[in-house]
Amino acid sequence: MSSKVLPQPEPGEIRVEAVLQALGEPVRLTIVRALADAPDGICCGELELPVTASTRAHHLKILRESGVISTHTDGTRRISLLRREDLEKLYPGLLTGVLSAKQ
Amino acid sequence: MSSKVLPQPEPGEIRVEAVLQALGEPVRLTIVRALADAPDGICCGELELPVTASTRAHHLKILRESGVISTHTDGTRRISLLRREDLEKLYPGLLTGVLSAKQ
DNA sequence: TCGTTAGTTCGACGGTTATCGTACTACGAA
DNA sequence: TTCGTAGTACGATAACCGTCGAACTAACGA
Repeated sequence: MSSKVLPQPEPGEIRVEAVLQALGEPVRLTIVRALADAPDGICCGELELPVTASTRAHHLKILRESGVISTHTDGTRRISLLRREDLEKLYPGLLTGVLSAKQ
Repeated sequence: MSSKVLPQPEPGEIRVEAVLQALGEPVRLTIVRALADAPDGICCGELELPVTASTRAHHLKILRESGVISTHTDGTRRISLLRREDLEKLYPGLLTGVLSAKQ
């Protein structure tokens, strides 16, 4: 069995501009909202998104490299998680505020 | 004397994607941070920003039209204010979280 | 009225980014 | 080992965005 965590920034490396920019894109915000409802993470391939698989991979990379999500492998699949604690510690209230927006 | 409020979205018209996108740009975040320290608003022409006046006007327009700031005239000057209450009501914690980021 | 000051608007330019299709890699199952 | 599935990487394209200078507007003061 091989489960690897894909490269992601340490909390100290996370920049608020990058987080806001990552969250400010509609497709990515949709992904984040879905992850917020999945405490154990989800396989993002299962999400229904109005884009192709390659575009979805692109958005997931942006989210991961900005520090918003964490992704680890599970066989051929990738499980993604919201980095709630890290973000809450860095920017208390930010994520809650974003998620409280009526869609 | 003529003091007009420049056109801005009603609270119900504010979209969280637009707010996040507005906040995710370094120059605009600098402006927002400055406004956060000025409860009575400031004349943004006085801010030291690494851009020309026309670019500054562009960023202020983005911030205003996304619902982040409110601007009213005062003679030839424009006074801008953070829309703290509106944003706090719509997205509780968001602004606080953003502003708590160490620069 | 004339100039000065604060700010906006417009058009252009260049860099960034969202999107796609295709090719590729990695893992698991038959 | 071979095939199918999940996902990534790459290159191209089109749209978007930040930036600037120049021209314009509006208000105040001399």
